[in-house]
Amino acid sequence: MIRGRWVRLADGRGGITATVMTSANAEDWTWLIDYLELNVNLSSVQQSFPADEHMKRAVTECRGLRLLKQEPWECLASFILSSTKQIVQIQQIVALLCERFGQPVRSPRAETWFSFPSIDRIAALSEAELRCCKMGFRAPYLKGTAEMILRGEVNLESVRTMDLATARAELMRFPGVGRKIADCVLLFAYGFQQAFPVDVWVLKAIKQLYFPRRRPNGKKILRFTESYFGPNAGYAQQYIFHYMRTRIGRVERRGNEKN
DNA sequence: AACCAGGGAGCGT
DNA sequence: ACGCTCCATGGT
Repeated sequence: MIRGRWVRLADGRGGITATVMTSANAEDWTWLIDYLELNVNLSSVQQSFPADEHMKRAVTECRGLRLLKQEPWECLASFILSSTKQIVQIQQIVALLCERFGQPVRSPRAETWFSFPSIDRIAALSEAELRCCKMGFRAPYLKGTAEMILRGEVNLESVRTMDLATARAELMRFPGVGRKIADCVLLFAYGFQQAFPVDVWVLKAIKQLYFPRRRPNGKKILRFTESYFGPNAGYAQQYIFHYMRTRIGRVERRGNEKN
C-alpha cells in the first residue's frame, strides 16, 4: 500500500515492473517515482560516501539499495511503534493496526488490503483499542502524537520548510519521539539527506568499524556521523545498517558472540 | 527461565 | 550533561 493505493512491485529483467489499480487511460506515475526516489542518481550518491574500506564493502554488498520517500504520518507513527521491538514484530503491530483501523482497498485479484489508519482515526481510538494491536506502552505515545497533530500543535507539512535542526526539534516534541526516531522520519519521509539515525545496529557498526579498541560516548559518535559521511549521510546510514544486519550481524550470531 | 528487541521518559547524581 | 531503570509483548 503506497499513499492509499494498492501496488505490486516485481523485480524484472532490467527494471521494476509495477502493477496498479487505475481507471484512467494515461496513468500518472509521479507518485510512484517519488516514493521510490527514482530521480535520485544512486551512483553519484554512492560516490559521495567516504572512500574507506567499510563503506566500499557496504556499497558492494548492498548494490542498488535505495531509500523510500514515505508519508510523514505513516512513517512517524510506525517508528513510534518501533522502540525496543524487533523488526518482524513492528511489522506485525503495523499490520494489525491497518487491518483493524485502516481503509479496505481491493487488489486486482479481489484481495482486500488495508491502508494505514488516518490521524483522526488513531486520535479517536481508546488506549485499550490501540493496545489490542500489541503495541504495549507505546499506545499513549501514538495517541498523544495523533492528538497533538489534530489540535494543530505541530504541523507535519510545515516541517518540510524547516532546516534540519529546527525540524528535528519540532518532531521531538511528540511523546515517544527522541533523537533517533526523529532522524528516521526526517530521512525516510521528509528527505533530509543529512539525517543519520543511530540505532543499536548502526551504533555497533560505528564502534566496531571506526572506533576499534576505544570507548566513545554517544555524543562523540553523533559528532562523528554528522561530519564524516558527507552530504548523503542518510543514504550511507542505510547502507551501513543493511550491511550490518544482513552480513556482519548474522555471522556474529552464528559465532556465539555476546551482544 | 532469563534475556533481548531499529528507544524514550523520568528519575537520580 | 550523564547514567540508570522501567516500560509491554513476543520470541529465543
